[in-house]
Amino acid sequence: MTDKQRHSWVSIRDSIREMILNSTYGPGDKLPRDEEFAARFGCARSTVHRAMRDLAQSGLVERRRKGGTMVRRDPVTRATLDIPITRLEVEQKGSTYGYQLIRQSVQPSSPAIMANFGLPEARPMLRVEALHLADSRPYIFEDRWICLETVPEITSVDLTRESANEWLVRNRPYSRCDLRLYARPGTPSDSEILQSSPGDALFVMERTTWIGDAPITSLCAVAHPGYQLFTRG
Amino acid sequence: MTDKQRHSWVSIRDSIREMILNSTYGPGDKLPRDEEFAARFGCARSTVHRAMRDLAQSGLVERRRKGGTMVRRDPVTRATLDIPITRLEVEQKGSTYGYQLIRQSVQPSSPAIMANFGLPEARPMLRVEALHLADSRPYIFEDRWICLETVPEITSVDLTRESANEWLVRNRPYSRCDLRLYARPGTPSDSEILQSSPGDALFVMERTTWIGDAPITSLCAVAHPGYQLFTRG
DNA sequence: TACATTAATATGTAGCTACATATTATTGTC
DNA sequence: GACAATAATATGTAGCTACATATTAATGTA
Repeated sequence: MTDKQRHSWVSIRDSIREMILNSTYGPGDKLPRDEEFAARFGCARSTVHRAMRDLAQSGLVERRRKGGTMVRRDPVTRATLDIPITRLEVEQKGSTYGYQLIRQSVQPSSPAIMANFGLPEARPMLRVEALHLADSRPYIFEDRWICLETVPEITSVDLTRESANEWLVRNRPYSRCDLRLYARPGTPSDSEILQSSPGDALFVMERTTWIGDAPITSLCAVAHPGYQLFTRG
Repeated sequence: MTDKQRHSWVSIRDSIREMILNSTYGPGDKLPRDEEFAARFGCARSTVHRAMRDLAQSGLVERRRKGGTMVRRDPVTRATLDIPITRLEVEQKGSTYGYQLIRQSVQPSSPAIMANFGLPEARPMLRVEALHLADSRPYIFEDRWICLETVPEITSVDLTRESANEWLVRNRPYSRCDLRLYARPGTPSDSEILQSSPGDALFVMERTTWIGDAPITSLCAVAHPGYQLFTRG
């Protein structure tokens, strides 16, 4: 019963997960309190707590103060995506990275961008359209809006040499990032920029970031046909 | 200096992040040890540890035993995707969910599926092709392979009533999940099943799961035109 | 009964100690 | 100098206590 061996929170977590898996506790059931589990396993409450926190983060259980811990009724598949700087992504594949600034201008934020940020009124932004290349072939085209109130320094960056992607990622950590992924057919404009065929299916990543409540950047990145996004192993 | 107020690990984390942000510590720099930070902030090492663990998980710093903590040289945008059971996704949008089994048969795993699982030789699998509907319109088509050695019970499940997606998610937690996302043009076969136009761009999610080293399922889910995948707020 | 106040309770967090573990640095030996 | 054994060191984990916080349950009062 009261074995003295140290129990790792990982093994406790796996034990509890196993119980949920083999229906000792089913979806919607309330689990025993942490203390109860601790007594049962012969470990400290903090160890059970850590195990539970992990199970909660992975989406298997749901915890609420006083309410206790419940097995989630609707489990989710939770995956972590790593989106690196485009240059590094290209170089990691063994290709030579290239970058090309297409257009850059100060504009009031468009309605779509305001919606992304949840802004009630337009703000002055720097709009940057640029193309990332892999081995001199179009890789990702990005249409980016940068909030000038939050990132005034961007106006003094030479965006013909360094991509806004890289400068921002290195200089402006964000506290919140929204991501939207979808597919859309290539337009004639895409075909021109990405050198794709008009009928191609393009992978689109829209990304919006904030620091606190202040908007940083919102961008629409369109990848070349054949692009794939992976989760990290 | 030595203020007695309690410091939350969140505020410690934000302070350290702030320092990295304002270039007190730049990319590639080594940060002070946890104890040093603890003394500086006037808090316990465990609090700094928790803050650091969070920064490491978010991809801003990298930690190694004895090696200490370093600011990552190549920051990544890290996002968490929640992929719910398709039925719940549909219902959450206020639509009526429908499900239709198209085909089901026992087959040896195809080379593509073996590659997904990293299997050296073929194994017997149950291949299930099914269509998820929202308001009687095609929503997601899935072509799924289920490993019969790992999940023998699946043969006794009536897949005309319950989707394999739902049964597996409720009965077979996984320990590892690989995800691959991309866009591809709709084929004539897609057009028929998803009632899409031949030129449409389709969003594809490939998902492969294991329990331990044992393969569970590998599937290719093709969404209707216009489908979008979000990160959770 | 309706509603505000209070108590009870389970999880969340901060701080401490002790030890485990991985990795680097040092030292010893040939 | 090459290489193995050893020491030093920073992070990782387990266990404990005490208190914070959110939420439900119970109680009191108009």
